[in-house]
Amino acid sequence: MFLGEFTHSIDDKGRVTIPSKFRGELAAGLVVTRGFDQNLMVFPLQEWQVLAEKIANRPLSDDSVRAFRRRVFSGAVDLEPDRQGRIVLPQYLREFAGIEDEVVVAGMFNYVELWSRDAWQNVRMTIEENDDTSRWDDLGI
Amino acid sequence: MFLGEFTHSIDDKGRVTIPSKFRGELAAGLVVTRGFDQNLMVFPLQEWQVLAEKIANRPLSDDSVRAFRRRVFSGAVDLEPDRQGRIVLPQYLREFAGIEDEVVVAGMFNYVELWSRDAWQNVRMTIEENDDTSRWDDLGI
DNA sequence: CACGTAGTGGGTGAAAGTGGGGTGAAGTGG
DNA sequence: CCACTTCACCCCACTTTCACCCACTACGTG
Repeated sequence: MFLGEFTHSIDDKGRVTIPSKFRGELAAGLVVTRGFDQNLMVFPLQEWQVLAEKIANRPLSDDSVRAFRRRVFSGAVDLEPDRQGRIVLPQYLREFAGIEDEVVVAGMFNYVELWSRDAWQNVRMTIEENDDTSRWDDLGI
Repeated sequence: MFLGEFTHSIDDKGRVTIPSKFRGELAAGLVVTRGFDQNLMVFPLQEWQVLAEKIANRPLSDDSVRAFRRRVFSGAVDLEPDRQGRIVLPQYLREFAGIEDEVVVAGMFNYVELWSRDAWQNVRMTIEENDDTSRWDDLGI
């Protein structure tokens, strides 16, 4: 269960430290890929497997399916944290998310998002300003 | 599981180095053929077998099926990597994909795509700009 | 105040990518 | 059928990058 927000630095080699709270669930292996907006998504290997099979089973004849596959699969890397609990983000993923020297690691329950510090600021502002109460209604709270 | 994107050079002899992460799954043999867009598809021998049978089972009476068969089968070559983990791309396949001196190798989970550097740039731009969010809906996220 | 843990930074050896040269087999033409 | 050319494969050597290991700092806790 991934919860909380952490700001970590990224060094010259592209290494990011995984928050220690998340390490246990990611120790067995993880996959990073392009997310919805300008962010990266991190999945534990098991979660990823399920997701990937679903995508792989879609018909290649469809243009938009091919585009989607390319977005997700070519952008993905499977990694294992080193002894210090760090992973190396490939440069093309850093570029995609606009990550330069500081990364925000945000828990999303069953996966994790990575943001550049600036992009995260914006997202956070919108979150805090617009509290969409109807979303709570859906849950019966 | 083929994931990630790699840019490799192609030498005068038409040799392309397979990314080391992919070698294990391709060591037993592989098939290269024309892809859907301006790219080449690389399948591990096993995957190819399944795919080929499916195509072969389509009715020959259909014009478009015949055209498709010619495109896929006549364009296909089965190769084995050399000891350095390289394969030689026939010239007609290089021409088809517009590959000259740099190749992008992109993992697509159960197969691999080869692109010329320029063509890949374009594809990448489009997929990064237009995120078809409905595709995610299909997956139950 | 001492200790442990989390986060950060640097160095070094192995492996991956690249290029060239030599040898054997296959194809071509006389 | 033989000689020649060409191409493919294999081996060797070089460069560079990356993954691993070690060391340091900061912070929180007992």
